Amino acid sequence: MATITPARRQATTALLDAAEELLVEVGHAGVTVRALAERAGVNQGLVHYYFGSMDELLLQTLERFTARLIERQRALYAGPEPFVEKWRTAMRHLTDDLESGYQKVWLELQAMAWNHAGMRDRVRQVLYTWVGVLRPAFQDGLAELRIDEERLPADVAVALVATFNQGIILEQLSGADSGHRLLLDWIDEQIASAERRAAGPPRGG
Amino acid sequence: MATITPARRQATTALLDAAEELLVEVGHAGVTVRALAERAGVNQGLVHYYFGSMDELLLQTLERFTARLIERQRALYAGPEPFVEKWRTAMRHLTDDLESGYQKVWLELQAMAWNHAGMRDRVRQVLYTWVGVLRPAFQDGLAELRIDEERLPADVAVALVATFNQGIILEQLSGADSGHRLLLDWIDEQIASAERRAAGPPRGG
DNA sequence: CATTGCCTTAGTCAATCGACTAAGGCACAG
DNA sequence: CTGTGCCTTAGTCGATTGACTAAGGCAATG
Repeated sequence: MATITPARRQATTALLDAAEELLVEVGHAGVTVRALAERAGVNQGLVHYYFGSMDELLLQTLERFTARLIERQRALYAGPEPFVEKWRTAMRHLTDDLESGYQKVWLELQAMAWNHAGMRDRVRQVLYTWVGVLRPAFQDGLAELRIDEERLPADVAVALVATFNQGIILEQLSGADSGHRLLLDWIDEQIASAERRAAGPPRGG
Repeated sequence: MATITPARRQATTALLDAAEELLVEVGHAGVTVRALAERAGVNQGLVHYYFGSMDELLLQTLERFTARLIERQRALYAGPEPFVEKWRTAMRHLTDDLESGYQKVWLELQAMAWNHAGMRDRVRQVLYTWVGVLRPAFQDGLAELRIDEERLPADVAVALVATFNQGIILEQLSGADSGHRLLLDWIDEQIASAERRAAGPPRGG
């Protein structure tokens, strides 16, 4: 019986989906065996039979979610379109992901990880993978915009973007806004004007 | 009997202290009535007698903590020293606060607030107060550095600083680092060179 | 010294938690 | 049709939770 039965695959998927839904709706403290089972429409014994423990289920929830996160990021920056376009897509995600609950899931998982060594390692690894995707994309992007490595090193740009993005996400979850629209519009204008300069004279003296 | 007995004041303070300690050590899920009472060295019945409920105790923990947070920020930017010095103090806090557990307390309280409407309002208010302190400080700072409002509006600078700071804090709690030192050193150099320019010729053509 | 009334305590309560298990079901091999 | 073994289920277990309360303590008052 090497094959996993369709019923089993469906049940495990339903449980992982339910975990994400509960993270969005009530936070990680509300993810209990019974709530999961009810939401997924399965018996609560399945959680232990399939996953062994709550911990393992949550770890797999983290694995599945972060795999998606990285995949989307990789796909975005692997595209052939100009850098400014990728940037705008990424910034649009900031808004879209709030509505979809994506960010809530991610930060609830992070909050769990603050007090869970195993999850913390995984979260750190995800961030490093994310930065690893960002770095070459920004090296190319800055070159494309003819912004000197000396004026703004790619590593610095990556750190700045990574951190202010996470800050925006954090503020959004508290329903706060220190001026996101203003900031994003300003950056967009900086990139746009750099693009205009880059398209202009091959390089002034 | 208008006065609150010293014993009572001591016990309530001990409970609020214990709440912060537990937030640092085990996260907000570990803040239980019994754990609080044991840590504070008082009877568990006191939590309800003094605070009425866990919720109220945690709200007061949030109140007390954020009052300190804002006060420190206000004191920092109210000082007479040049902007760059205030900036460096603020950035030093980023590292110090990690070790002291300050940041863990603050983010655990925020994480609670994601699923607690009453706390969320308070967290938002704290952020706005924070930004309200930052804005005039940055208006003065940018003027001091002779950075044109047109080149970098103060509101944009504030939003950028507020968000990337929170992003750094978030990464620190996961034990991750997308390049904080690099970023902070780069910004420091930008400010330092702006200061040199500002101290130089009164303004070139 | 006796009384009054708030303060403080130990202990109890129902509810809920993660974990676990006995038992029946069901698809498949022979 | 029968046996075999994994799959799935309902139900139980001790531990822990927030909430609550009866009863004793103790300082202030007259």
